[in-house]
Amino acid sequence: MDNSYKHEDIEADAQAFWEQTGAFTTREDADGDKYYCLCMLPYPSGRLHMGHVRNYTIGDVISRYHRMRGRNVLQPMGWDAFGLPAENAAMANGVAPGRWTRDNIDYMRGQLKSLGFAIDWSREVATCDPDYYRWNQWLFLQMLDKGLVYQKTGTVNWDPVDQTVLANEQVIDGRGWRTGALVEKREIPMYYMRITAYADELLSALDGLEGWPERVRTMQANWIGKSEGVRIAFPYTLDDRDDKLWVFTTRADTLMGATFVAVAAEHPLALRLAKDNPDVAAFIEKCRAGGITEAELATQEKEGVPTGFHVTHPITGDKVPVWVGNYVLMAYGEGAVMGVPGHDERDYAFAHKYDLPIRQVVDVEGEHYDAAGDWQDWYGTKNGVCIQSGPYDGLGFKAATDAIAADLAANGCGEKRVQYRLRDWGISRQRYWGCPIPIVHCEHCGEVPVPEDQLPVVLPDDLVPDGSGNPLAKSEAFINCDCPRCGGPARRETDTMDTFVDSSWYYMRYTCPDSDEAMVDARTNYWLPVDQYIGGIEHAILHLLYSRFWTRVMRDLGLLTIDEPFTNLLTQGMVLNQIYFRRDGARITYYNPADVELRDGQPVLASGGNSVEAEGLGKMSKSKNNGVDPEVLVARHGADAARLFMMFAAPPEQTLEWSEAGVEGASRFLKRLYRAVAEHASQGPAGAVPANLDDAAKALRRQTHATIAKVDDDLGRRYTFNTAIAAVMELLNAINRFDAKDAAGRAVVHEALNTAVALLAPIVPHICHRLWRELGHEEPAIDATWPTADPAALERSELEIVVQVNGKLRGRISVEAEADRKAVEQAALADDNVQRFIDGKAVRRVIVVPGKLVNVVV
RNA sequence: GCCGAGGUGGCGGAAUUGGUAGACGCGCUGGCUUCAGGUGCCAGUGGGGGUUAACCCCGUGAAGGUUCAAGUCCUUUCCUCGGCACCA
Repeated sequence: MDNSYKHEDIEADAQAFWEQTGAFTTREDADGDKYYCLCMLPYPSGRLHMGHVRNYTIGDVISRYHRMRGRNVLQPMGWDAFGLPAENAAMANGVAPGRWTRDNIDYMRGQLKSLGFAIDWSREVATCDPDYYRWNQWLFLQMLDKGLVYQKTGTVNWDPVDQTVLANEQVIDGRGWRTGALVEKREIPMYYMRITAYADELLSALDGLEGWPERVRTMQANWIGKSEGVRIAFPYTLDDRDDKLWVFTTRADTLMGATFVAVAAEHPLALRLAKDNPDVAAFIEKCRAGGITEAELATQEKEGVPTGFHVTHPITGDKVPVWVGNYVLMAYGEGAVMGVPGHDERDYAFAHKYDLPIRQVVDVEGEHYDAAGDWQDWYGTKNGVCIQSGPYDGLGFKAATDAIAADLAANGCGEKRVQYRLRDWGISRQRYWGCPIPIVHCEHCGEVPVPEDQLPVVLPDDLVPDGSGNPLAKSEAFINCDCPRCGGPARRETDTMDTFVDSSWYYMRYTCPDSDEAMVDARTNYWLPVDQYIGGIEHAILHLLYSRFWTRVMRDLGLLTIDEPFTNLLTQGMVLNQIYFRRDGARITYYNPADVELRDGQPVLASGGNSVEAEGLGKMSKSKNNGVDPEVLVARHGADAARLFMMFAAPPEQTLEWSEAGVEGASRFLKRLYRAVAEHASQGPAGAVPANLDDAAKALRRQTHATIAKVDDDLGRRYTFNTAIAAVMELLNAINRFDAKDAAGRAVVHEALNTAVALLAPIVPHICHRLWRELGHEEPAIDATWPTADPAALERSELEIVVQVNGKLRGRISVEAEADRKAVEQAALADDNVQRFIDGKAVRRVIVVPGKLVNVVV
């Protein structure tokens, strides 16, 4: 065996072996214990980035671990191939998005193979393939038929110069990214998926997702945002018609303190009142400026305008002024709120600004509203009792809400109502590179669904967008068609679907990528649900919620037997790196950290020596030029070193800080491991471990088996790969320290090395493929059996116990493993250093934690 | 603004159920090997004190609290990061 570690040869050799033996191909096996390990599919941007490498390394480690545990493992891969970047690249380079995307896929597939991921490539799926997206269209039509898809208007960002809808990402500081024009809101018709029909189930089922991180479940629960409240009507008469202005509130108990009503700028009443009131019209116009994101709406200064119009308080009969407020969201509740400045922070700020009356109607333990106007801690609490509320005085939150709801119901002005923050999912995108929405517009028949036998509606993949409008709308060949209903000339819908539609079910298609008869088949029910899903925390809400919704829709259509798509979820942290830049006038140039070195603690360019400024740590990105190219990394250090570093530097859920020195450290460890096995193997075969061992051999054997138990727990249960690797490093350190002076010693070392290689095989599969063979095994490491810890090897006759006095560490004692509480206590009190600290003081209490510590309280 | 997460040595991190703070690695210091080193090996490495030994004091963003015992639990607070529905 060659004594030096050459990653190029070892990795090429292992990858060729896996390829030739078809080692990653998976089949359905009715008897097997199936394990579906899924990583979020990449967008084919051109090259892998470190976030991908981290994601897929985690998935590969888990996959290979479960395979060694004897499970039938599926680990597939595909491409989230529709989306905006392909259109941007097309504009920049004049290449059609289809060509660009497919070239990228080919390149990135090669990169994934070079990292040694055990992916079953025979199941590869690309969402831009008509054989894939036809089923998006098919399910869309099924949902349309069931009323789960419907049309209504939605708000979009509008660039008035390019006459184009902009994505939120394309709006920078309120202006279009290409034109610099101030962005406006615009209402257009869109298709929606009725996710709110499943709101309650999506919420309550979160309790059963025990394999999901608590924080993700909490985020989803808050996103769905179930609140129980009351829908209240404020009657009015306008245009000789009696009508009601409905608001939703979770604090009906404060209704008697309502001193105004505010409606959203898009509210029908606001639009009607604007006709008679130029101020209101001007304010609504002003609200049209700016973007549509919630963050933007929620951070802008609260502003409003009085309409001069009044509605009637449903209990007191008082006149209540109607305002239009920019802080009222049309998309939530009724698009109108009652203003209770005495008990709501936002209402208070609004009332204070516009001199509206403030009434306190709930008293919290005698605290009263502070006239100076500072925010009060008890805002929002439901612990007070009503005051100055007529018949409701003295009632608590629940009693007051019930009484008021009952009175409102009696006069037709209200009812209890469960409200969700979750909104229906608008899927229409005014973009080219996406799945066409299968609808035809006919002058006679209106909106006509494309019949199933005419699917897929194929997207032309050779158009080049120019930045203004959707190129599909200019493609006569695409648009013109016959109406499926009347046969007359008609026009195709040019909107495409949100790419979240594509990614809501791709994991199902991996199970049956060749099925041209149906969207999914029996194989889908074999593999699903996904046992382990791994991806970025940034997908914690939208993608995962849409997938949970989509799964339920398919279940209710009889296509699936499961409720939840992902049993266990692991959300990985981002990969960070230093950011360096130089300022040249107004221009900032970013320099890659690989080109920067520290001289006397100052960052300078390695070539030239010009000093640069450090911005600190940030997510690896093109714009900050702080990425590390996985390809360069693999060429220099090998895939195993890259994988080892990524898994060792931080636990998977945390951010990972890139470190070139850390990769070198990982590489050094692999060399030490390689050398240890090579030296051991060079001395010929080792025998079986004998029954009688000296203390040193027994200790090494104990550590070997303790390491098995530790690594198994870390990989299988805790997903703390960093501590698993640390434990194997400690084992290797112990092996190197151990002096194998006889056959028994060599046998114990052989067992230890075998264990180290087997435990590392999921993490660094290439080097372990080679070393496993060198250790004399016939079967390849990928199919090796996962080691099990021998309880007999773990037994100890003596234990070390820590002794504290008043909680401070004062000594260590060694006791028999079977020693009883009394004996441990006596040994602890007998310790010299312990005696010094209890000398002359009365021992008040002695706490004994068996096998761990003794605390003497004096 | 709202929702979620995180702050531990010079650095990445460990401490799994409230029970030895700093495992493992990086970096640094000293030594050995080498013609040489961006090699390998050995030793040391939280801060302060100490007869440089034993050992003692301090120490997990900040301030309080609970407990025999707190990085871990509670309250308040500061900072950093992720998401906010058309980026994927």
